[in-house]
Amino acid sequence: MGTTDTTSPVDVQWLTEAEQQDWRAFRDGTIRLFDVIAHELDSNSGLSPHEYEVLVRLSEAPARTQRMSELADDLAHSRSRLTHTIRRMEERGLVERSACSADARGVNCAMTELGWTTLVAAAPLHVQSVRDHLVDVLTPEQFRALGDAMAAVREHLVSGPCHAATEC
Amino acid sequence: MGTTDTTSPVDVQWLTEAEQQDWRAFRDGTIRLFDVIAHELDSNSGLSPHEYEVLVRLSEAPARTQRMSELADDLAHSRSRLTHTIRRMEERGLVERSACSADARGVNCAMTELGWTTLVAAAPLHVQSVRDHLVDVLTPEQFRALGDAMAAVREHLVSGPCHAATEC
DNA sequence: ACAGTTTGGTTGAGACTTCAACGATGCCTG
DNA sequence: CAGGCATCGTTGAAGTCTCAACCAAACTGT
Repeated sequence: MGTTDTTSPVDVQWLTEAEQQDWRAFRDGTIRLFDVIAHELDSNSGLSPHEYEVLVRLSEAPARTQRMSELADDLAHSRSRLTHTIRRMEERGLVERSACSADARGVNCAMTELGWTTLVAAAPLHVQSVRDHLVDVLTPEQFRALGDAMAAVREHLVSGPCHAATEC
Repeated sequence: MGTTDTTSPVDVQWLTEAEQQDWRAFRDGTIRLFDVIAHELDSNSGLSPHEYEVLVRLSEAPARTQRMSELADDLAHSRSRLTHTIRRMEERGLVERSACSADARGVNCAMTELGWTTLVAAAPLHVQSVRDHLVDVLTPEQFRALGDAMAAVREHLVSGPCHAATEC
């Protein structure tokens, strides 16, 4: 290689010791938290967090029905992933797919009665789980700050840097 | 079924509207954040976040070597998962396994030179990624609060509620 | 010493995710 | 209305994680 290597000795703004600790605490704590909550949700209801979220979104939608693509965008899932997830949930009778009258390409996904009762049964235990391991561990101010911070991060990701397939 | 259904109408402490917003912001924001960072890390270095973490831990260990079980505990991975991950990394020449002299059951995992250079190459870009999407999006106070909060959550999970396979 | 238990690590099967390729419909412009 | 392009959703293969079963070595108490 030449004399002035322009690609390598990147002039990075490293993290300070304190920042590093905060970042690691955030990463580790979050991962472990999601792990526990996922595990409890699964053993209480047989649902994965993703499936639970699908049911929640559907429960809030008019006629408990939503287009696949909307669902995918809301959940920040790839379409492929959603298709697989919904197929499995359909096999278990939690949701049903049907053609979309407005757009022949589209597919509507509706919650079944079983899906509803499953969600209703799962929700209280899940909420308790979130309380036990997160909300009640923190002071109200801490929890509030957590929500605010991550809302800002989410906002920055969604709108900010030409996310994924958008031209700047 | 009988008259007084004892199993169902659980007396749950539901989340308030505000709590729910904070929880959702935290969940969604975190998931999207990890997604982006993972994607950038992978496209910059071909490493997954898990693999990157393995290399970081090894780089900090004496002789850049650590026992499999320690590694698994540190990373909050199942032993099985770690075995799979390390096997793949070994095939790529990033780490090496060897018998543990002190404990014939044990296996030592050491970072290779390639592992080291891979980590060194990946680190600056990864740090920048974390800055871009998290640290620099927040005020120093917000970031600090985030770290503190999740440190408390982690502490509560690790030490608190007879985690997993420990009797209370 | 020795059965019983615990710990360290691996394995294989099954479930889930990712990624690239695809078919089909809708939109847009000449 | 035809051709080109974007969007909707599905599919299959390959990679990764989970879970239960397993072997081997190390403690434990007798």
